[in-house]
Amino acid sequence: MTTRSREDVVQAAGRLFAARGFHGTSMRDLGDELGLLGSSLYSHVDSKEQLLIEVVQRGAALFQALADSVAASDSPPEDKVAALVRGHVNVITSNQEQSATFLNEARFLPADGRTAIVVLRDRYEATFREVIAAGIASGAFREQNPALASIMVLSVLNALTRWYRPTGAQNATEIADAMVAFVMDGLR
Amino acid sequence: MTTRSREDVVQAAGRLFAARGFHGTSMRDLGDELGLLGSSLYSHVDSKEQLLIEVVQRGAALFQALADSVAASDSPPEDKVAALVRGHVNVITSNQEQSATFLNEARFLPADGRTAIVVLRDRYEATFREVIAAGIASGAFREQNPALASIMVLSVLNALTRWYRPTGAQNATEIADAMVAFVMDGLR
DNA sequence: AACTAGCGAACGAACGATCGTTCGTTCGCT
DNA sequence: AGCGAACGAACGATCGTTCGTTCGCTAGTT
Repeated sequence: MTTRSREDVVQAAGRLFAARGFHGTSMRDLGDELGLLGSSLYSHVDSKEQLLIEVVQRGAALFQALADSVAASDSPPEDKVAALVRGHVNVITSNQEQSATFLNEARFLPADGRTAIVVLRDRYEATFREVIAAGIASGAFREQNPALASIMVLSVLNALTRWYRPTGAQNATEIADAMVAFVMDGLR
Repeated sequence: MTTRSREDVVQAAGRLFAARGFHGTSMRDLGDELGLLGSSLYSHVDSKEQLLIEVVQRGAALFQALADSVAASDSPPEDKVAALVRGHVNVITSNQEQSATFLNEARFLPADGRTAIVVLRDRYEATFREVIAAGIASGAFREQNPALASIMVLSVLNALTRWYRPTGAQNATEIADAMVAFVMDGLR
């Protein structure tokens, strides 16, 4: 039994918070997951809330990096939407627990940490909204409410955290292809 | 201060479980919500888990009633999909807390109650899948995987529990219209 | 009209269990 | 010898729940 790093603790927290929820996971549960006592975790972290903050922030950063990279490109809007969809599917399927915790448990953050995360989430959604609005302006997409459209697109993508299993019938690429087709046609 | 009925307790439970999560809500929280002590709730219910079971089952029943009514009609598949979408939006916007608890907290049910709910959920999803498959067979929708398509449609619909606010910019009918358009075009 | 018996609702103290966390001690490596 | 990691007992708080008691209304009797 080798010794545990802070990184191990954060990853296990992501796993358990995603599977059982923040309030459904005790520090002793988390210790069990690592073969430690709950109290031993405090050699690595300051508090349970800090663990949630760290997992959620890492999740947010993954999506933010995607949005920044796509926004910086000079592709036409419909290609940007496709890139956002494929990138989003990739982030979730490659970091399922972190993504799930970010999307489902962020509401349990303490008030100060939560507002910072809400800003990031809003900024990410704004990227979708602006790219879709550009697509409407260019005529690639039909006339519609960009706010509503971006929410619907993100709904399809975020639900992946709820049903994706690496061993499932479709692999990540097939899922991404289907979602690109569905979303692009949905926006027309 | 009038006396409280069992119904009041179940409704308050739906409200708090949706807002704070099952594990984030204590019986004393629930008592506060009703102006009672936590212990007083046991005049009306047997346990906290029973409350979750009841709220979740009510939510499931709402969706099941919709699926049964649509499946029994003899409209063409594309009309059935539109009816399912409109009905689903109506169920959620008219019963937001119950729907949210059903969709987000069912995983915390005790093992026996959970399997019963999973059956209902699978049956509901099967309705979507079959209607979509019929639409593909009739040529109304393009060739595609009906299982994946139904998950994507339900993703758009279920996310409503996360962002719908009765005081929001769009009312329920406008949201339903936008979702019907998005989904029908997404399926082609 | 006054009184009272009955009963569900609510109280409030208390239960054992578990929560997040602290802290002095011990382990195991370098 | 030094030091981070882990232990394990213990803390006060809170958890779900129990239980004997009290409240407040209603129905029935006088």
